[in-house]
Amino acid sequence: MDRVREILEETNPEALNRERQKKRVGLPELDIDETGDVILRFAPNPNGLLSIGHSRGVVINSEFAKMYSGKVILRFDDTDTKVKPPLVSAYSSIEREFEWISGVKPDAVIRASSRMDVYLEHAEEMISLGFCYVCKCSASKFKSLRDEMVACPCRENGIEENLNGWKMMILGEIGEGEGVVRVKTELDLPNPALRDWPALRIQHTPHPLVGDQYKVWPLLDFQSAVEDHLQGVTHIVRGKDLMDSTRKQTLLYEHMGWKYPKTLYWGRVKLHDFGGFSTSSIRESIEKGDFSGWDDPRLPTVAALRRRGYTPEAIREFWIELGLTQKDISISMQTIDSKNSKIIDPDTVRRSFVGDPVKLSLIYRKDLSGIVEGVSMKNHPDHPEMGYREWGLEHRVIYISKNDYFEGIVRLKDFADIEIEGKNAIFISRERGESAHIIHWNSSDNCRMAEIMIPEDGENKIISGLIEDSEYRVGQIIQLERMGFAKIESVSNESGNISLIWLHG
RNA sequence: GCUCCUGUGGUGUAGUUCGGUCCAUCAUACCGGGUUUUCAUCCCGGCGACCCGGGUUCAAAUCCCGGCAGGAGCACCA
Repeated sequence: MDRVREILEETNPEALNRERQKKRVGLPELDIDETGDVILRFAPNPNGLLSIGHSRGVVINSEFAKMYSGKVILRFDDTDTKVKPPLVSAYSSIEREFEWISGVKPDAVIRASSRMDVYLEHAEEMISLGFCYVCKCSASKFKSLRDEMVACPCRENGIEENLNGWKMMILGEIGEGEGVVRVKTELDLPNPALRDWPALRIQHTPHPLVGDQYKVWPLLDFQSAVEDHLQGVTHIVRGKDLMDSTRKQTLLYEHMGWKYPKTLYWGRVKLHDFGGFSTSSIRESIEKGDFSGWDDPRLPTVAALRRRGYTPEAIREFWIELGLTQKDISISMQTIDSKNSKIIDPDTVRRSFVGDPVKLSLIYRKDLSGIVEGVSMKNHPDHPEMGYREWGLEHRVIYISKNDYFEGIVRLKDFADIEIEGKNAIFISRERGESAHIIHWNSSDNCRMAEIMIPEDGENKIISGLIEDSEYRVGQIIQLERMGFAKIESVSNESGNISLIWLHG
């Protein structure tokens, strides 16, 4: 080691002063040009609400915008009316979800379907300039020609002829699948996917927002390319499955003399806790009735996380920590849960929920005088300033969970040691004995019916029981002692009964 | 098959640009201990990794070559 030090002193003295490696925190630096502008976009397809995977895009893009005081655009890429038809309710839902996750409003919201005239004009211009041509070959015929690096017959048509074909497409005189606009590229490109790639195709299926006024719709690679340029997007952050998209678009930008944004990629993400899923498959399952809706707690959607009580901060921290690697990763919800616990624990009150209750009579031995009228306990063990809750014990009836029931001595938390014999709980002492196991409980004086929904093994299990009385409000997150965190979903006006939904341990 | 991307502990991640106190960072998980009248939170300790093989060099996680493994794209989807 000293020998190394000597060598370093001679040859590379700076290395000695180098800081010991540290974990970089936060997102990496962006490559910024002279203007210093940072304009990003998050571009989901509104064929469904956002999944957990999408939330990565929201977080990364909005955080970069925050870091550089830049802008982030929310763009709905809704130009497929057929394979992935837009879900009308998704537009506003996604906008709200974006705000909820990022904590900021998008600087602009754009719907591709409302920008059709712009795309169509650009397409016509590009045909006029000879960069694009109308191809009437079938998809399979084109594919085989492409694989052989052979130009299709349509490629040789003159601009006038292309313009004619284009007009026919626009007018709806050409059927679906019978014509497409292609961008000219070198035909000997090593990557066959890029050769004369398709930019616009015919769709006669009406769009739920703009109806059937357009017969020709741009494909993602074209629509996104034009829109990114028009909006002055400086950085694109996308999944690496879209690498070929970058390459196609770059080819188009070269034709137009535009400058392509800097592009960053992330790899595929799999959640350990959920099987494979896609927006389309989730939508299908919901429509089939397999799930109650986008916020069904079994679903890996943003709506479900929000419903269950996850904080957007936890989601943001999580994705920021993962950063932007191109590795395909498999992650566990435990990591998010852990972050969420740390965030919510300090100001979450403790409450007692007894599931599958067993009713016990509290018996005092005749020779013991110390009858207890009530107990008092903290709302939060570490924060007495959060107040106390007071329980009465006049009726001398208590409940414990069936899981905790056994004949013998146990400690009722914050109250007393008791001995259970049959249906009786015989008071021993308020002092805590040596080995008495602590369990939670409720007093019949102040508890009410409650049920909690827990997603488990693909179904939403309902556990009925009793929760201590308190001022509960819908949306409140509480910690059920010895169970975990849960959110209040509803409080019945008549009975006061509570419905909870499970968050995490 | 073609094109491309990626390989650091169980899971993620820092470090790789420009080789050097790197016997490798941090988080999470796990194990052990402490605090606590919750199985929560908190605190302490531990565990555990540079895909493989060559090469260059005084020195390689880092540079070069060759393997291998995993993933993605090859849609008139996004």
